[in-house]
Amino acid sequence: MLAVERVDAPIGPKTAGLERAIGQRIEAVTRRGKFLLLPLRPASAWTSPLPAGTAADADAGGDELVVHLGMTGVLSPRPPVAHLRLLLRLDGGRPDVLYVQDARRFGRVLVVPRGDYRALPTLAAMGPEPLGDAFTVTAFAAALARSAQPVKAFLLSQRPVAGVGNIYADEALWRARVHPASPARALSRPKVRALHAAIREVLAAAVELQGTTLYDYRTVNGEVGAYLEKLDAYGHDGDPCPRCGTPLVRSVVGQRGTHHCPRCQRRARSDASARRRRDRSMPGGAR
DNA sequence: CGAGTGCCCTGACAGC
DNA sequence: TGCTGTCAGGGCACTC
Repeated sequence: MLAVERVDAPIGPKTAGLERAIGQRIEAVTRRGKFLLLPLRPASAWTSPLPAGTAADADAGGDELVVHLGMTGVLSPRPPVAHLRLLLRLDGGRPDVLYVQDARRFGRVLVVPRGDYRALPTLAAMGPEPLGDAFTVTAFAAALARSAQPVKAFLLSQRPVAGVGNIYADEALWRARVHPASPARALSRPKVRALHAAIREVLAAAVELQGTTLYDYRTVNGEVGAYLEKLDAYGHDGDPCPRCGTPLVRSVVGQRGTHHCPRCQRRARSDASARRRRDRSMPGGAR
């Protein structure tokens, strides 16, 4: 693989520990949710590996370069016209330079001890990968049952499942006919099942089409993501619901712009209000 | 500990 | 024309 020869980066909390990457070899490129994970290995460890059991073996875990591109981050082998934030020189690699461009500076690039995500609480508490085997209906239902938050806010926390952001949350909730502000634990089993399936469908389709470009997002090859044209709900407030024709509504849930169909996506009642309603509708009272 | 709020940062856009 | 204000959003710090 490649070796990080030099890092030119602004100093700040969003680039903590970066200097530790200098001279280390990038062993692999993996991903958890929206975080890119690049395990590193010191040059000495691959030019002259120490025998197991030596003192240096204690930190055999080594370091890990963690990259989150935020909203507007772009990783590219070509120099950006503006907003260059970081340059990774990859000695002997092809390409030999990676540019990190980030107009709004929401991204972060840092080095942590491998697997030690205490500095990244969201990553530390990250739920299962949405397209992986660990993301089962049962596990999803159990996670949702633990939260009284609006289901959309809970999805955005990354705890019930990894990788669902604002756009795909709206899309999956629309597809599953779940109201974004329904308390997570109030969802019926059929709704949980539908939402589980919708998250998988939406993310699989979005990956297939290389994502959604609203503004700056580009693939590593500089192309826009084509999922934009597939959006049913996100950004379509005022437009007719593709299912029933009712105008879609925009609101704010969990501090984020939210789009839903007021007819297809009925709000699930909390346990307490559902109980009240049941009691009220029961002739002669509950007892 | 879970839930809610404010903040970061800058480009795009509306309004005057 | 050019200024000011508002909005967008992923994750984190802080408060209750």
